[in-house]
Amino acid sequence: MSDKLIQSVERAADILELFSLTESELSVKEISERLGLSKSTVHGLIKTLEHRGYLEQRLSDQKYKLGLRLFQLGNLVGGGMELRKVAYPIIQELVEKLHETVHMVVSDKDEVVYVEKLEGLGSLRMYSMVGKRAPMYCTGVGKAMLAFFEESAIERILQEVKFQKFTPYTLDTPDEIKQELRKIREQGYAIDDEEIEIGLKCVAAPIFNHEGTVVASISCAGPKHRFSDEKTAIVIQEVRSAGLEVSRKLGYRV
Amino acid sequence: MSDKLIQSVERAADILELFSLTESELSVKEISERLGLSKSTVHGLIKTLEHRGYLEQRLSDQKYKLGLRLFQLGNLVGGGMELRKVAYPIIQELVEKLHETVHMVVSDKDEVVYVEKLEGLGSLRMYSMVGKRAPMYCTGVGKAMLAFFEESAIERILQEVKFQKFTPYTLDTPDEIKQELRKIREQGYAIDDEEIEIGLKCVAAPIFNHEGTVVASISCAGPKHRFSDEKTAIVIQEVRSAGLEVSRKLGYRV
DNA sequence: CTTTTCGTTCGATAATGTCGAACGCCATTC
DNA sequence: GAATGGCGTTCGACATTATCGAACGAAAAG
Repeated sequence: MSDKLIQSVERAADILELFSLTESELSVKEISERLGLSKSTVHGLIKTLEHRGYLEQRLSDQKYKLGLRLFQLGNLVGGGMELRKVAYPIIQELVEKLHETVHMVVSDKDEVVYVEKLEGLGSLRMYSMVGKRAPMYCTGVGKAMLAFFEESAIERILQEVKFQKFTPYTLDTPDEIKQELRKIREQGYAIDDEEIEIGLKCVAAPIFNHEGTVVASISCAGPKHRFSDEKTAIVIQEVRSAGLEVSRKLGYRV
Repeated sequence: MSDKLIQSVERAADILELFSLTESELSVKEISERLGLSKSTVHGLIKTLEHRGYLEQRLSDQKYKLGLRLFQLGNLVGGGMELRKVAYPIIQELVEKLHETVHMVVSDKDEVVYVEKLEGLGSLRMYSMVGKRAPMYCTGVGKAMLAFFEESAIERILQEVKFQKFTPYTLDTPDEIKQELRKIREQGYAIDDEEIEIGLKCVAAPIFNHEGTVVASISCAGPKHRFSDEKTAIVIQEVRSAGLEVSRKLGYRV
């Protein structure tokens, strides 16, 4: 059937997506329990993924982890991104100027995915990591993209997303967020002031392609106590400038 | 059956592995022809992979490319590698000292996979790229690992590998290669002198773990004309030293 | 305007993937 | 040391799925 997906491929994807940074090794039993599948089913799927290099088994305790084939394919994705090639020197400059961590993200459904991260000196440990996802409605980088989506896409995303209050400052109602997005469109940048994480402040700007479509955003983030009003003004200017520079290199014309 | 793999999962993997840096977009028809599968079969597999984020379809011409989910999982693999965390500052030092490109690889069956690459100033464009695979028998990094494998593993790999002469200097018979591996074990480093690519020279050293098992290798590579006898001696010393430093940080004791 | 090509859908059916039972090995407990 | 328990692995029956050829529709090509 045309609307039907292939069950075994979905199950294989389920298995791969069980792994995370905090849970990098899993046994057959654990996978079977988490997915509600019988051990022999899981065993067949795992042996196939292992055979193709997507999983690796440690012989000492027979636990599985993600394999090098994913590393290879993941790097193909990253290495093929024109955006990253174009943006990287601009990101390096920004880090040198501002001495904070710079991120770049792209959107994927109702989330953003970090595609670049360069840490400045004195960086603190942060939630973000290249490859990781984050919500769109309450991160600087996410809001900087969302604000410039088409109205219909914004409506759909705000309907589908499951709002979660990460801190007391997290905006989590569609009306609040829409108001915020209007403001971002007016001023040309977004700010995450302790919405995703207490103590963390982030300034972000959208990146457009040659068609004027927002395809990414760039940000500068750091501990809130380092962001005086004066420094924040400088960061806003530099981040907006960087966003425009990357956009221009992608063919964007104001 | 226990030795049976799951066909649909293998076919999905086949599709993902059709993509490369030079061929980053494919149509349903192309995939169908390359794999010898009917278009409706390919369509079902592709729609499943797309739905899960492993493939993305460009709407303008309906071609497919690898999706962000692979980027995410690939970064999970890379981000979880203790080896990379431990080695990175040492690699940076090496680049600063030698002003050439430094690589690090791990092994995967009868090949090596580049897990780190840091380019020095004045680097030339090279075959290598993080995530990419290379043969073990005729690269510096590959030989630096192979030489320190167990005898049975060396035998097996030299039997299974399909030898290919990349340049007139490529060693491509088991006897020649074994002789070379003996020499590498004696001197503690490997050299690729235009075996994989004309004009390219590379010096590599093994990296051992706490059990004394070779788990990676590190190398310095550059255009052959920059490698005078004097400079080569310096590079050998620095690369061996770096290999040992990474090994020690992994718990290796001579 | 006609023809060709390709992506997509549909449904029959051959083939597969699923899973419960059983086994073997190893660790744990007594 | 023996018994028990847990988990990974194997096997085979069978219910269900994945496969693919035919057909369709849209867009491109001639």
